[in-house]
Amino acid sequence: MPELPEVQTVVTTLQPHAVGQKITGVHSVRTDILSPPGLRLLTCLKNRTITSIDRRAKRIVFTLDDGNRFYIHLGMTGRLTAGPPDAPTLPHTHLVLSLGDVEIRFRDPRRFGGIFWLGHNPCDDKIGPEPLTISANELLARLKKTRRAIKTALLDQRLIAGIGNIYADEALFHAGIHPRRLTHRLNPDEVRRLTQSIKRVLRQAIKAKGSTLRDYVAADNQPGTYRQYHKMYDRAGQPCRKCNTTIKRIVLGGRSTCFCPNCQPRR
DNA sequence: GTCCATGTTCTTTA
DNA sequence: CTAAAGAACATGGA
Repeated sequence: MPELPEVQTVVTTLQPHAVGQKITGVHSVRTDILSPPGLRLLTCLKNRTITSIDRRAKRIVFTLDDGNRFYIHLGMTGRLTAGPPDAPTLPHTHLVLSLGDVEIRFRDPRRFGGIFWLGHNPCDDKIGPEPLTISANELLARLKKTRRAIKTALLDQRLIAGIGNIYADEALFHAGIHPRRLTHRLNPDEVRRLTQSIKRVLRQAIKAKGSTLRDYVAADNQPGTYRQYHKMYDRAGQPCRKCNTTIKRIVLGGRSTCFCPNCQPRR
């Protein structure tokens, strides 16, 4: 469920409930979603105060008053919500943090997500730059280092971090670039256009509080409304909103990819 | 029963 | 050796 706009929305809706609050209880931890395995979460978190909550790529990073940090990744179906302690505990709830009058709960049926302890280590190892602040020149330099379909490259978190299957398709459509175009063959002008499209699409999605397909909700349990504005994602067989051409679906890097053959020509 | 799903990582192949 | 394609992970909905 979570790409950059969804994760950003979770962070901003969680902050007012959690920042400055002391963790008074740690409950119902399912240990197979902890990294490193065997992490003693109770020892690490009990009686610590949450100093800040930030987003890095698709990661929700918690900083504690002792300087330690950890992050939660929502995987495909993860939800991180804040609510009253007397709310019923739903299935697949793996972690509950008590913060006095609210509880933060992490649910994730498929368990592709998890809780990752950082300690004092940086969160940045091996993941690429933020798409909202990357320069066209940096993206161009990074794309030149590889030869593969641009869609696949946008999903590679080491190349650029935070974009997923929805916003890759939306950004490529906005930039008028065919998803199968090879990275090293894109000219500087096209990469400039793509950089702008990525930022525009992500900013608009953040404004709409993300895209809810099935699972995603913000920390306040509200769904995002950006789905109604999707121009390509999950619209195979439907008419392009710009030119009425039937939207095509292909598989790239094992992921469904929708594009407009007219607006996004092969060359 | 089948296929598909907002993600990442490990394995296999070229 | 590297890069890219493919499989695997676990659950639920259509």
